[in-house]
Amino acid sequence: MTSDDRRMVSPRQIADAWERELPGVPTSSIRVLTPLRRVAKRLTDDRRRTLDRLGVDPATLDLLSTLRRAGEPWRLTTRELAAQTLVTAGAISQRVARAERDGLVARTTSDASRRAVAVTLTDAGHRLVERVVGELLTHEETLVAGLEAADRNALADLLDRLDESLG
Amino acid sequence: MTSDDRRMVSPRQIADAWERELPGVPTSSIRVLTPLRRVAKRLTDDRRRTLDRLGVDPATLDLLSTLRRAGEPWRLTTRELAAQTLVTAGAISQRVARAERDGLVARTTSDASRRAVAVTLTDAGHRLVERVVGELLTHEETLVAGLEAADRNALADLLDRLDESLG
DNA sequence: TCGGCTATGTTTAGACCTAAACCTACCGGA
DNA sequence: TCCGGTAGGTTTAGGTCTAAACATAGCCGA
Repeated sequence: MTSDDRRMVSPRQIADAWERELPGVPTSSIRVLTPLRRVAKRLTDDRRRTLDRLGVDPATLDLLSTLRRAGEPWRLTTRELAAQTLVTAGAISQRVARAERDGLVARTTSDASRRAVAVTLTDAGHRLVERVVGELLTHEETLVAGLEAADRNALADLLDRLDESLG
Repeated sequence: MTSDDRRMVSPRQIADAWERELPGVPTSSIRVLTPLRRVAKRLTDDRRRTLDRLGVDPATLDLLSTLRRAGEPWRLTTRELAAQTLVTAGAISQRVARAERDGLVARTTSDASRRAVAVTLTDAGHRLVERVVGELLTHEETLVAGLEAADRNALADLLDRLDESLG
């Protein structure tokens, strides 16, 4: 144990520790996956706190953003919403229910079929998303500013490729 | 709307959509942060399901792993645990309570001071973590296998640097 | 020795998510 | 026309997390 209990353990130290403690376990994934999870956790926490200051929660903003980005008439079915957000249909249903309760979206039956449910932004939903998105994106610019543009591009490419290989 | 509602929208498409819908909002962070969050979500979901098959949950395994990796005598204070896992003290407290209830760890007062709480692996905890870690790491090797070794190294370096710039 | 400050943990309230069960609408063949 | 199968959504049970309020223990200056 070092004297500073608070020092973050590096991915390399984690891999080395496993090789010392359980020789033979494959550790090569650790050096990628550990910093990936760690960065994602920091970003998720930061996003939650930033949005809390702005008066929304991340789940609701994701919903409103997806609708807003879709353009006129700002209407998508729950299935389309689920496809874009990588959460289960049940989670979408709950998100829509919360946002509807708060007057940010409205549920209407889709034109296409009677069982499909379409979700539309209300005026309040429009106002909220338009007030928040610019601030959020402006803030997030600062989060990646620690990397040079070339590094950001390289990182984005590698992540895209990993994403594709996973999905 | 395209005919295939299920197609995943690319980060580039998301950035383009914002520029079309709300011209002027800064979008350069999207190309990095969106695939990062997406990959992290896929990996988290995969880990949860894999561990579910192996009979543990991710939170408990993180706790047991941290203790096991620490080496003899497999004992850390809750503060040391919190420092390594990027989770709040309250979450650590709940994790330890659950693992203690399941007989995987034991709480003892630390030697150093009476208010510090030390957590130790029980025999059952040892058996569980040793049974699971090898399988989990072996499985996770396959998740990053879609990238060449050089790309994995480059990705790990970039993530390390981003992590450092965030923390 | 007293009072306050800091460090450590625990508890509680509230939010969110997944998995799985469930409910309807629709479709297509016999 | 029936009936099974499939697709689209919702509900429920259970689990985890954060933030914030609490509780204690130890420390330190006046």
